[in-house]
Amino acid sequence: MPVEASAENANTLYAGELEIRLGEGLVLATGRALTLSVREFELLAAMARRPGAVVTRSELYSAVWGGELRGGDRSVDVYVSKLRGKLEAAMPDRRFIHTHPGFGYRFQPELSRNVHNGASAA
Amino acid sequence: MPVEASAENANTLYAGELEIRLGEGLVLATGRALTLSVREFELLAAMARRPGAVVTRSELYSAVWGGELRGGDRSVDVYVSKLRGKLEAAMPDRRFIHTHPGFGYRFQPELSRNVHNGASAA
DNA sequence: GATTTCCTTTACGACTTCTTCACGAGTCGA
DNA sequence: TCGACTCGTGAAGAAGTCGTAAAGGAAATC
Repeated sequence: MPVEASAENANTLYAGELEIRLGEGLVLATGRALTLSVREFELLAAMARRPGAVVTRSELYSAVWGGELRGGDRSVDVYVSKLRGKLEAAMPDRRFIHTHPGFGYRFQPELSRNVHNGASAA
Repeated sequence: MPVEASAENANTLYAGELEIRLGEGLVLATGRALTLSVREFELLAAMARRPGAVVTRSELYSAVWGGELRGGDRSVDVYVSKLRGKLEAAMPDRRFIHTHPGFGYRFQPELSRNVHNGASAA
């Protein structure tokens, strides 16, 4: 019987080369640990729970911050930006968070299209 | 049955160049013995039992001190600091204890980032 | 009894994170 | 082209977290 396992430990999400351990607040990218803040981690978890779905800012806000999203609040956008930065630093040739203007964000691991530099003039 | 060898082997943790003999309270760094206090040793053991996992301060506190961590108690942080000092003195180019702000600590042997000159970051 | 080591708590500075604001780029319709 | 709207992101100040030295007392050792 696994002694130290708590109830939450069993919950792990996988998305491409990303491993999200919900109980630990730990994300592994290609096996290497990322350092995410609490907000960043919970936002990633909220999106990764519904891969392929377009999730509204309201849903993300209440999942991570709790309560209702007030008009003009850009917290979700700001943290999506931070999260993208860290994910891209760890895995430059993949994209995870896709914007659907007017609707929300969609989480899905995909290969980046224009990562390679210098494909240049067309 | 030959007690000594098998029993000691089962009670020894290895992490990089670190050897932790649980039954003896002995830690070897690159073969040389470290002098750790009881608290330091048990804290190291508690983290090394779950390599790669983020362990909360609450878990570490109850594993080493016993009972519940009370708000404002910084014992875990203080002993993490002491432990880091001794580990770094023995093995300057390795890091074992990684902080995950808002979540806890993660034990995993890794090369330090800025000890070597011109370290290539893979 | 004196000395040393260890443990706990406190304090403060450094660092990180969170929230909000601001500006610019891109999009869409008239 | 113009105006309204959405989105990306850098920056600033506030708030919170973490690293660590140090003080004082307890326990062990001589």
